[in-house]
Amino acid sequence: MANNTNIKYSTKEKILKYAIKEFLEYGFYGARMQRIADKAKINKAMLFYYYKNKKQIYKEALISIFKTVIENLINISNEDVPIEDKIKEIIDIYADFATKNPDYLRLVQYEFSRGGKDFAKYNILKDISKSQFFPLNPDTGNIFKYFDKKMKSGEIRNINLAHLIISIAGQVMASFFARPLFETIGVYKSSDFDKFIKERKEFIVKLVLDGIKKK
Amino acid sequence: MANNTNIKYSTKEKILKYAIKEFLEYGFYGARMQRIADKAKINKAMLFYYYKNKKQIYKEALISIFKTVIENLINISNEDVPIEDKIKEIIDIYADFATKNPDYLRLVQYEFSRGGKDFAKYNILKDISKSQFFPLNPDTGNIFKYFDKKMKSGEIRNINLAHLIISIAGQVMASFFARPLFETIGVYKSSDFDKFIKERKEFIVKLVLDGIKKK
DNA sequence: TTATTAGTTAACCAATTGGTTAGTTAATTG
DNA sequence: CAATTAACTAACCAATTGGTTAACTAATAA
Repeated sequence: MANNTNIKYSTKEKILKYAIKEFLEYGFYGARMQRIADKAKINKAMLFYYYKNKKQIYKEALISIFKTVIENLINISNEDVPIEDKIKEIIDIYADFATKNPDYLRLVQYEFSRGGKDFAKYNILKDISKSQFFPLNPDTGNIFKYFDKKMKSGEIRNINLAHLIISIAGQVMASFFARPLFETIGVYKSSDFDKFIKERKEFIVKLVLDGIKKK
Repeated sequence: MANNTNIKYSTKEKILKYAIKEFLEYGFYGARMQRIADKAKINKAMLFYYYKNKKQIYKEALISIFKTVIENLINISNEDVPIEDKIKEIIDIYADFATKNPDYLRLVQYEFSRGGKDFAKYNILKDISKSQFFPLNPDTGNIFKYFDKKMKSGEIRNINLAHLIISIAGQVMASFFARPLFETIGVYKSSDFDKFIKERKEFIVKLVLDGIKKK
């Protein structure tokens, strides 16, 4: 039985789902097994029935989240649209994912704030970073190919594409990562975060476009 | 006596110093009072002699760190230098501080990953964000004044300055915040982080300059 | 039907935790 | 000097923690 019936598989899934919420709220050390069980409305012993220990649950949560994040940020199309549209597409994908999955982003941030110890240890990106779609892959990444063409045709000046991608992502993600700061000092009126993000997207598009186009 | 002799004051200072290291390594919940005492080579009971409890030590650590961070990132001069130099100055200040204080940045990142609960609660920026030097202060911030002048003189196009500052800071800080990612996927050759930062600084200067200058 | 296996549970436990206490030593003060 | 206060310590403790165990139930298979 074990792995295939609905009920039983869903218990294992539930554990991961609520464990993620717990790790997010309290971090690895602050997370409590009992609370995960309570949230999932199951007996605590089930955690140890399906997983070896706390560390392993965290590991699987990390892997699951990073895969989701990467898979979502990777979907840059291969279409040969005007640069304006391409830049917009990239920024939209990043901002939309961050908007819809604030929790996932926060766990990434948490893991990075720990120096990414487990992130490195578990070889989470081993396969995916070699994928031909991985945006930072200089040989095959779709973004690389696209901008390479635009540089050769002279539409944009010669730039380091890894830096361009980091710059775009950095500008977008900063809006989410430093949100507590912005709210505290009142960069935008409270509850106007969405409007703030919309403005930011437009600002970044224009800054980057003007920054890379040939004069 | 208490507060004024060297030896005794330095015990209290030692606690904060090593508590910061501990919080950084393990987060709030993972931090152990015994380990802080061991690191500081003092008796554990001294922690409770000088501070009410663990939470208060974290609070004071946070306040101390945020003050240092802000005070360092605030020092943008009032000088009327060419835009090239001004952009460079801002980027240098951010990158240099991040390079020299990786630990501080990581605790900021950690606190933000928790949603900045304590950051908001302790009113850490209450005073400082109203300072006339605070870069995001639109009325008096030095950066605002400088760029405002450049916009009026027509050297740069009309832009939202808060967004500009966030964009610059975001691009610089991304290099440090996402370091575990960059190292895992090999964006730069290992042990070449400094070179990578130097490249990034140059890239950002050029992108931003071309992005805001009038054609 | 019966045996086997998977799923689930309550009760339990050793180890660790943040925090306290009662007392000692060292410094300051009058 | 004696008296007071501050700095410091070892031993302790209640509460909590991650993890185990032995027993129970429900499903599947022969």
